[in-house]
Amino acid sequence: MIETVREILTLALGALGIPAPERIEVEVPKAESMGDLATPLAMSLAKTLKRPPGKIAEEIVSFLNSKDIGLPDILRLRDDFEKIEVAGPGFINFTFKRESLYSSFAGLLRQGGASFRKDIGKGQKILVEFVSANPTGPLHLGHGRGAALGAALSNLLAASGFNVTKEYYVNDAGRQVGLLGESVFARYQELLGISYPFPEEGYRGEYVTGIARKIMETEGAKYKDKEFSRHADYFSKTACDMMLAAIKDDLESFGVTFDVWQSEKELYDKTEVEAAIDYLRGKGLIYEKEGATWFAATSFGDEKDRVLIKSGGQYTYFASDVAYHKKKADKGYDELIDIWGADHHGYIPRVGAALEALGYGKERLTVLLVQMVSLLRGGKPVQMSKRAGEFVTLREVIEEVGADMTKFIFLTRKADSHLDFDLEVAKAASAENPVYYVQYANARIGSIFRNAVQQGFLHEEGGADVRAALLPTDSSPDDLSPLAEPEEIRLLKKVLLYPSVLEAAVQAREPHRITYYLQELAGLFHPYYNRHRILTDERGLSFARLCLCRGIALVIRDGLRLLGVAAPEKM
RNA sequence: GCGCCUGUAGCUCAGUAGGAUAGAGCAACUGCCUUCUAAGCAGUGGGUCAGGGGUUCGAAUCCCUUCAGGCGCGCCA
Repeated sequence: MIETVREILTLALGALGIPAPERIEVEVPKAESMGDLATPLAMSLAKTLKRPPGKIAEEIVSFLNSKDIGLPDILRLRDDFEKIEVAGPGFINFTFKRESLYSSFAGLLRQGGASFRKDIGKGQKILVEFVSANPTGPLHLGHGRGAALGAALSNLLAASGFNVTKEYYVNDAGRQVGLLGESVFARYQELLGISYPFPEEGYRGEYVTGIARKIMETEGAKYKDKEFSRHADYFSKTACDMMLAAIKDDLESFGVTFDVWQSEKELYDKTEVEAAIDYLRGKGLIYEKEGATWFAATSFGDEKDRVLIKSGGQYTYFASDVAYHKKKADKGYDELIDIWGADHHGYIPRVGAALEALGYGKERLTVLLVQMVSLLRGGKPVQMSKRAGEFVTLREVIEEVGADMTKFIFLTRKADSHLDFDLEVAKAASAENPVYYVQYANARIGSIFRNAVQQGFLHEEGGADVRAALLPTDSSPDDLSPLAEPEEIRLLKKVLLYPSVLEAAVQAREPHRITYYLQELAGLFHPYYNRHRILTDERGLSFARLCLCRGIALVIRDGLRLLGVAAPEKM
């Protein structure tokens, strides 16, 4: 729909000799009296043309409305519209003919989900890295937010013609993992009745004792009263492996999967970190100062130079991150999307600088920041302190309020705003929650179709997807002409707008737009359902309404799938 | 002190690349299940878009500034 308007405007501007802007803005007007779609084009042109917007709009509109343009392309497109008129300060409002809506909708039914897809990515390779929580403890709610966003965004990108890889960066090297190992070691000794000083900054969560217990079960008292330093590798690696397995398990329960698990340790083992530093050294961007090795990040817009190798000889976290981003870029991805907690935002300039220095350009990096999640219970903040080991895990939340609902709540906010997640509210409101509102629309349609078969409106032809199996694939515009109620026209238009919503969501990298759209669509369907019967005595009407319902369900199921939320047929 | 994010209805949040009369859900109140699923529907009330300046035909949206909250500013990860 939006494309048609853009196209005809572009052609008109061309014919009138008016220079077209790069992007013609088309929007859904606030009130239905203003038509189906509108463009403020004339008003934005007023500046450059130095003419009143009303005049410009008038010129475009009268051109489009003249019968003898003699331009077949315009006439063909013009035929879709009931009217095109100037309104307000210079808006051009477009109203579609019913027939045109019917025929577009029939096309959507015929092509099914394929018609939602626009090839925006054109095969571009995108790597989406998200979650990437340290394997030193279970995932908490903040990680869940990143997981929901990353998964939904990846689905959305993949559905829009991008070649997407989902990756989790595992920080399995360095001090934190050592600390985890020693914490486990300490608990292990305790379990065997030996007192061992718990590391100052160790991990105090109960899961640490759990890991120690498992080691005790498999290895017995083998390490009893031994020196940690001699068994550090074993404890660290084992603990890290077990944590990672638990994290994968949590993510699976959350319905989030990854294509690649990139180990940080491997970057060291394969000397990729050294290689990255050498590469920069070769470009003269590395220098030694006060015993440390520095990267000249200021040359690329960072506010200070950054240490890669400490004076003590250890690599910094940043060093492996440079190598990691080099590796990602080397693989030929056109875009690297990193989803980080907002507390890492200060890190963006230095990673950008690194990519720039590596010859890839910082534009290749897109960092999406996910703001903090404040966990509440009945309006009171739940303390989350890793140090004290008190925090509510993602798993606990999933078990308490459900994965679908948790995801939907995350995806109903834009990433870059703080989020209060109240467990009591999420649970208490569970019967009237937005996610159910959307799912329920689909389930109701499922029920209608089951009834339609039972009552002989349609013949069942088998298959799990009742709707796909029942309706003829050659639905023609004529089948839809009985749809004349205002609610029905509204629904037709809303469904037809879905591809544009996806496009906008992809371009803005904002899956939450889908969430809102689905709520709006369901918000049109429920009242319609309540007011009008789908299965009536009139066969033609019933069939048309079934077609409408099928289109709605197709869109809802597609949208929910992209969000990673289930779309049950029955509720 | 510097930087980033946020501030919209009682609460939680949308507001689509500056556009027409600022929206939704929850909460509150009033009705609706012998008809395809009441996880639903119909109706009512609710706003200094944090404050102040500016840019222009037009600002919740862009710029400046003040205030409030959050997060960063390491040879931590």
